[in-house]
Amino acid sequence: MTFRLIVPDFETLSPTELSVAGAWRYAEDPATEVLCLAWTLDGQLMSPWVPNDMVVGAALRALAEDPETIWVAHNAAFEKAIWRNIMVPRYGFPPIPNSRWRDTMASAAMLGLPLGLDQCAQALRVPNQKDSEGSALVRKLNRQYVKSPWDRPAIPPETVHRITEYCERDVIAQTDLVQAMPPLPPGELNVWLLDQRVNERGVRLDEPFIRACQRIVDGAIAPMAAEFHALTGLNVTQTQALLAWCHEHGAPKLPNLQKLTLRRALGPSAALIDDGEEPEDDEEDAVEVGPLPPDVARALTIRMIAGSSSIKKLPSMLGCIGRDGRARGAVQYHGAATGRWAGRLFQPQNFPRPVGVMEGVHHDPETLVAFLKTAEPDLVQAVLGSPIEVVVSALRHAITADREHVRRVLCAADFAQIEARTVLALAGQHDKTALMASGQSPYLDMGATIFGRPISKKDDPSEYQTSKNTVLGCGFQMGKKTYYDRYGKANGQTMEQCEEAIWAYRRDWAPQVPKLWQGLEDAAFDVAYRRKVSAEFAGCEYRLEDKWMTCRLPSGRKLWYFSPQQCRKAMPWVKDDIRDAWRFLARKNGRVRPVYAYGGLLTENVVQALARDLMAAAMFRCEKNGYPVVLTVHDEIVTEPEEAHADPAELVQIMSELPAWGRALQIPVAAEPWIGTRYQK
DNA sequence: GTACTCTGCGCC
DNA sequence: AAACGGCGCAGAGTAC
Repeated sequence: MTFRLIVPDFETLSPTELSVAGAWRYAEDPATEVLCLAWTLDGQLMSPWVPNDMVVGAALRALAEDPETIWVAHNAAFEKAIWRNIMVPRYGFPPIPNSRWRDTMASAAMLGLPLGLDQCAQALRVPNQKDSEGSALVRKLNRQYVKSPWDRPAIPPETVHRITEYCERDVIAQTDLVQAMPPLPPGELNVWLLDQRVNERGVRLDEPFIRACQRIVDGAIAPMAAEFHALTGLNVTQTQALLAWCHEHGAPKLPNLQKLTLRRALGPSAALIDDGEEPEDDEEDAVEVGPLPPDVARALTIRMIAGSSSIKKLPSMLGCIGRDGRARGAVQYHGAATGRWAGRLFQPQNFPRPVGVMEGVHHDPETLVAFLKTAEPDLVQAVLGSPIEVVVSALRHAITADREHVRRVLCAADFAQIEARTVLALAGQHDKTALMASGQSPYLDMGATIFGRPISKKDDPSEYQTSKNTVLGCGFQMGKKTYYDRYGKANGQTMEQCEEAIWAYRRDWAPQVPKLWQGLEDAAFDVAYRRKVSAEFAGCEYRLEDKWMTCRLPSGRKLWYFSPQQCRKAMPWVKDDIRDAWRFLARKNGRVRPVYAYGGLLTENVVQALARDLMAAAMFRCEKNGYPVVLTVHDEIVTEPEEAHADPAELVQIMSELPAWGRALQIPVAAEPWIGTRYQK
């Protein structure tokens, strides 16, 4: 059986902004047009298709119908959306099932490479002359279209010709990429297909509610922004300028304008968000600030509220809602190097938790939403408090279940302390995993170790908090300085006490865990530095493969470290301790940057990756058992089952079932569910 | 204008 | 003797 490989690449024109709308809504827009489709077949550049070209169209139709032709694109979701929404209904092409699509962006994601076509090609040294003139031409046409969508002038034939050339160059680069990267192995291909199903299903957003929130925010922000401008002459977002202004107006020098710095500077009178953590000061110790001049205090208070960046989710959500009320393409397969999904469009993975004025106020989401849909800012202020903070706290309720077509609900569950449990299991710290499996609190146990006496959650709240921080934070080689900065300072602990907590974890509570750090560090070093063929520890096997070092996990999946290199590195704890080490190139904000490997980092990678594999396995089971997945948030799965047979206990059952490798590792999983008509925390 | 970096902030 | 991990996005500021 011989499979054929077609690589298609569209050039399109639309008044819709792709980065805002996402591929689906972009393709749904009746004003979006296909200018041309360039393609290669088994590596050969073919004649491009332009709309209504019957000859090339017939060839494409045959390939679309052929069950043995595989379609490959870079970010296939785009090509798929154009095909489904334009090529099929407008030009009569047959649909192409998901099973016949592949995605080089998915391969790039798995391999730790940049996701952008050009940066990815560059990292792999695939020759790819960028046609910046061609892309500028397409951008220009689109700008003109945005300006006058009702009266788009005809495109001159020579321009179409030039764009087709550009499109051909792109498709050749994409074809080269197909050959430069290994394809997804079968297990990951299935995860990607699952990802495509989830992204095409989309998540329902409550547009009237989002618009109501936007009205409240606009109403509340306008007077604040005006007052702020009258006071300072600035916009609330001008960070450096505001810092300077504060100093000029008699305030002590503030290190930054982070929320917690402001909270501390403003003192307890500022009735604002308090999450119990102290700000980090890069300057030695915190500047003790006395009472601020009233103008400065007022300006900073406004900045704190009006600067809530999460309200930007409102326009982001509105921008990508499709015709049926659902947003598609909100998660990216393998967006993180460890395989976790990353958020896209309105970034559904970082909705604020209810805080501040709403903290401890347990509203039924539907009641709160119904109220906000009709209320003016003044009424919100009178009933619940600061309108902005109320909206921020209710933002996640914009995600809803479909009640119109089939009555559905949202049913979700998250894995309890999944990473803390996985690191203990992988390290073979079986007394502690047994403790967790039996339902006892590891924090009380850790507390007894640190403090040398039994503690209780109720009577020793600060000791309890310390042990919780230790259990959750110390699995990946966190040091005393970081521990102090992050937890100790806020709890009034001295550096010595922090050091004791850390050593209580490493020496007494989970002594197997430092052995895991060391074991993974040594194994990876043997391969990446000493060029040993392979080395294994705790079921994780490192190996050199082409331009990568891979780590085969107990789940069978591999992590890919791109371009591992020998180097020398100063240890962080003392200046003149310089050792042989290795580094690799990692994707950071779409670029590649060197990252220096050490045991704690490798441990974290492996553990986060295994937690993701537990998630993916659970997602497959959800899909199979009538709980369609609409969102994944690292340790949480949100599903949208039919109300008639949605049962949170059943979802817990589904999530708690382990794949064979998870049972072998004895990972003690537990899941905590909720059910309702709206996303909640 | 466009691309890039930095700061700040939300989440797990 | 022992290491702050993983993301996306908005806006400001800077360089070309």
